[in-house]
Amino acid sequence: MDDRKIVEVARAMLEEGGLASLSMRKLATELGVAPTAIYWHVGGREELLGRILDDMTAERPPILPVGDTPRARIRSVAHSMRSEVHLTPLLRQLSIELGRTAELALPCQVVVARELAAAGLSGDALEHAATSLLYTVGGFIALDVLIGGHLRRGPRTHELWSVLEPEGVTPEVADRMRRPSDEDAVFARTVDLLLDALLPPDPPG
Amino acid sequence: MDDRKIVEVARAMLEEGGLASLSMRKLATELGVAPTAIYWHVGGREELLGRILDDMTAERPPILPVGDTPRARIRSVAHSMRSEVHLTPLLRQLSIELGRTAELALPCQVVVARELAAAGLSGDALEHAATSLLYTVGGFIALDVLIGGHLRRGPRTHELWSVLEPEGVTPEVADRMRRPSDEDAVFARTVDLLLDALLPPDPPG
DNA sequence: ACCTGAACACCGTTCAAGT
DNA sequence: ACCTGAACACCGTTCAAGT
Repeated sequence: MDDRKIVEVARAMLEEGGLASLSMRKLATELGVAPTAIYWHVGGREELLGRILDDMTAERPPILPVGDTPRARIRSVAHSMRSEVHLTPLLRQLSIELGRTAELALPCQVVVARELAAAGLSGDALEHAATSLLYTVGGFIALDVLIGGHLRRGPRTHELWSVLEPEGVTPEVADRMRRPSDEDAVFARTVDLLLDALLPPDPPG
Repeated sequence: MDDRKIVEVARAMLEEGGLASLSMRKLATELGVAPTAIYWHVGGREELLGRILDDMTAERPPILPVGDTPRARIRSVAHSMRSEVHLTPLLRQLSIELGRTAELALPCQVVVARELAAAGLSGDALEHAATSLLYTVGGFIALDVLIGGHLRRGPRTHELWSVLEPEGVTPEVADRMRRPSDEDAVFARTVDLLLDALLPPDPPG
């Protein structure tokens, strides 16, 4: 019964049933051991979750910006960050639970800052571009967590448009809003809009 | 001991100490009653929280878009929505916990859709503008919840820039990223960027 | 060094029983 | 109709005691 074993089994339980499915007592039963043994090896629940997050952080793939221009590379980083978080719900859940979201975001920030400099930006322009881009991308990801995550999912706004007849809106507009939106497409469009507005035009060649 | 009294006391406890501070048993003690009495009156914890959220929803101020142009009115709605959620942490916490965030967002969506139509947009252009704007504003709010909310707050990214020396970034850029960013300013700039890109230019007059 | 047992201080919820 | 008491099935954590 070494530390690694405990952390691995705990992680397996999390991957299967989410944060709510892991309790110190259930984990102890799963390991065939008294709950208190876990405390001796890895400490309390907080430490345990922290160790799991450490492991997952170490396994993260490096961010590989692809493309010939800074603009294309920033675009690719934005998309890959979103899809990574999308693919590993446990990673985002743990980093939120433990208040370690900044760690998750940092590698992406470094790349974006570097590429913005490569695009010719500096000073206030660079800072403004970086913050607008990163907050927006982070915001889309945060929205995913809140409405699509392991938290309870209620009705979506487009469904509510069907329930109550909103005032001062023409039927055509209401019909549009009743359609579920393609989040990926909205994300892609929004990022492109920001890049257009924030980056200098690509040099020819 | 009527229903309203129970809901009010429960809400007061929430306002003071957040979601974690309210338990059925503590509430019962506060009311000088057995825990089971609450179940007879309002049902379980879920129903209780739902009633509190109902009350808070009914008390929400109406959204008043201010400004002479659709652009100004949309801008004001975006800002007022963010500041409302900022001012009532309990409202956002409950709506997330109960999966009722769509309810919160809908009134704002209605106004934005109406104003975009007033600005001359329709069809795909209107849908694209509405989704980009609403997701971005919603994203900023979601970020506030995740990093500034009642959840645990860890280090921020700009602090991490000081800890580890990032590779491939010039000292000037790193210095910029080490400065804490003014979230309100970033939000304002980003919304303005999107409005510039999405709305037709204001007609003269 | 490593693990158990007992205990403490909590949860939400159900349900028979009382008035 | 309204409330209590007892009980069930859980939590995380501590700590003395065992080997």
